[in-house]
Amino acid sequence: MLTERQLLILKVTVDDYIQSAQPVGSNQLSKKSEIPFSPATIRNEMADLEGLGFLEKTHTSSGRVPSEKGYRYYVDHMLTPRPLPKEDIVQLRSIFDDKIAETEEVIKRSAMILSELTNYTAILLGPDMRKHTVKKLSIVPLTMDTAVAIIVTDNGHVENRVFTIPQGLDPSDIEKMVNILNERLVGVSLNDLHRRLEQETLTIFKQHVNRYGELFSTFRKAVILPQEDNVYYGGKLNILNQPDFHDLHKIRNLMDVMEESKHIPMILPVGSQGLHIRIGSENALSAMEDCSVITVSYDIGEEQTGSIAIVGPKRMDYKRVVTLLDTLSGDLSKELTRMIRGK
Amino acid sequence: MLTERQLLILKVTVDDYIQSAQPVGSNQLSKKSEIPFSPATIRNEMADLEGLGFLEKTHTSSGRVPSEKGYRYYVDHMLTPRPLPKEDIVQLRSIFDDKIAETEEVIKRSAMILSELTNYTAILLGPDMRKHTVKKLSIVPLTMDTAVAIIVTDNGHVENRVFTIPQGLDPSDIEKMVNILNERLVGVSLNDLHRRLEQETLTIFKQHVNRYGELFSTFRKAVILPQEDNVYYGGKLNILNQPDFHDLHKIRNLMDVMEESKHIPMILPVGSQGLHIRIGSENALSAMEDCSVITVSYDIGEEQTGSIAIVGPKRMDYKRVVTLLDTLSGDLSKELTRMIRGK
DNA sequence: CTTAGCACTCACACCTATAGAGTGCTAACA
DNA sequence: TGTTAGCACTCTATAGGTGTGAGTGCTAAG
Repeated sequence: MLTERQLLILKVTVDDYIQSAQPVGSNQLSKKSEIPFSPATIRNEMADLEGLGFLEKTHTSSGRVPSEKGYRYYVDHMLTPRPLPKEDIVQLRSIFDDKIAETEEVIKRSAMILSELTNYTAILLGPDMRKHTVKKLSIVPLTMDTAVAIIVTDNGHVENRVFTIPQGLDPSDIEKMVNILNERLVGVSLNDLHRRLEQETLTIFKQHVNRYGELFSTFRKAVILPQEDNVYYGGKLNILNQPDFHDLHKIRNLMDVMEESKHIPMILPVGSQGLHIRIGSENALSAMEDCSVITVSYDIGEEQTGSIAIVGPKRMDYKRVVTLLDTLSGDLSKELTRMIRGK
Repeated sequence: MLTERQLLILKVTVDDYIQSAQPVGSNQLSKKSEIPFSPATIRNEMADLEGLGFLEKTHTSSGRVPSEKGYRYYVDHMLTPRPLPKEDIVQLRSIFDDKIAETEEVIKRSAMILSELTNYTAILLGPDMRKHTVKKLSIVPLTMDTAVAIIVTDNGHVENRVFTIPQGLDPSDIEKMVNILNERLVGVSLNDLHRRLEQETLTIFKQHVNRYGELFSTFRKAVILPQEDNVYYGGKLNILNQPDFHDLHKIRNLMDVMEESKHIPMILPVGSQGLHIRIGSENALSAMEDCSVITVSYDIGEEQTGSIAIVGPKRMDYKRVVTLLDTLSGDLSKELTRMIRGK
């Protein structure tokens, strides 16, 4: 178990390193007002902390740098959350200033503001589209052989897809089709849409619509949702500001990984609730082994959830980011819930 | 005027430097089969070319590097376009492989493929949305006080915006409004939509719709198009692969500039026809002074145009990129025109 | 006009020396 | 016994010095 003094020295070392990005020496620490010990004492303690694996040296005679274990201990035991400074609160609240009526828009803004406030990269995941239900379906003919299928969901999101219609189809058939679709499919979640489409409407089409086969099959293709990526980024380039990242190759890998949608589930664990911190090699992706990721979830109504991630160097300002995410998560949950409830 | 031999040496120097990114020395050149002169002769010629401003040295005893004037001369007089290699043509054509029915989708793919083929960054600008005409307007109520306004354009693009509806409005009023809007505004270009909305529908609303004022004004706000950015990128991170760029700060500036939509008109001159090459300081933006940009326009039907830009180092493979852009511009024009004509 | 030869220049890589920051250890002190 | 001053030591970072090699310009011979 760590002594009171070791705790203090560990904390101050981590704080100092987070702030300066420079290895922390015993002299430097002894000058701080909260540390009333001589450099020699500090050296002894730091040597112990190093022995315990909380600190490391970059070379034999350098100052100390927190190890991953050190950061882990720090975030587990030393994050006494302060209230957010006023100016931060003002900025966060500005997300909801203009009365934006779209979830998507609010999330986009959150990503931007969050990245500005932290100087790290923000990744926001919107609520799972597939849980939304169909509010209205329509088909608008464009040319002789193309039309656009439109699906409006209960949250105001509009999906649309152009598809080809079979040659020489009677326009009234399309109208019939739209009517049937709306009768049967309004209220169905996007997730079930595909299945229900076949179960509930195919037989009725057979009775009412000429040449239903071709029309039905091209329309069906159109409503296969292309796993619409509701991922929003803020401050993608902020990595380039961090002194911790200098290796162009690593930066490129990291940026690649973050943009690649298939990696998103590894960064933002969709199911998990609450706030999580992953430090360095705790991340699943090797490209992120020099990063820390803080994630938090938010709720919209009772059913839907989204999540937020901040990606920064291991030397991240954990305290600040945790407080910001806590606050934003709460705000987003409240405001977005209010929005879907219709005030 | 340059002699035959100077031309040859300039061309080979530029070609070599484009390929190797290393200053080109006289010995190196003399080894090439197309250069039958001794290093000494080449040195004399290179000294002359330097005097004329086509080549420069990085330091007194280094090999030569093309100056901007050198590149300019090269692209103006030495670009003898070869036909594209087969594998490139195959890749380019693959853009149109799956029968995609949406302009937007085709442009997105073009950006991706183009950046893969060149290893540079591709920026594609779609046709000006504002020229498109309204095919159908609709309003779908979501909650008690919100609804989503949907505008389908003739090219199958769907604009949508959530807006608030005044408390306690009769649903039939909304229906009336939609009918009036469609009667009056179908066929109007998005550009004129706002003006025509007031001119043609306001008076009719007054006669038919209760509390037209509030409804009208919130709806009007919703259809102010947020200058929807139809800019698509491919290979944003390719800059990081270029050995020419090592200064993190410059890279950051460059990437910033390219993403910022307000700078897009400076990179992609919207009006201009045909192919243009801007080398280094010929670019309007100082962040791009180390880049070359090649732009080309394409046409969709008789009215609409879009443009393509490739951003790379000054040491860009001009020949290849020009040929690629020429081909793609033609292909895009043809295919997209075919698409809007409806086969 | 071309080119071989040669002196010269400069970047780069490789040492060496030095300063400075930091350490661990020991012995004295409270 | 815990704390600290003192000191030798280690290692980085920086600056200066040297050698090598690629490249040059110039000159004179072919």
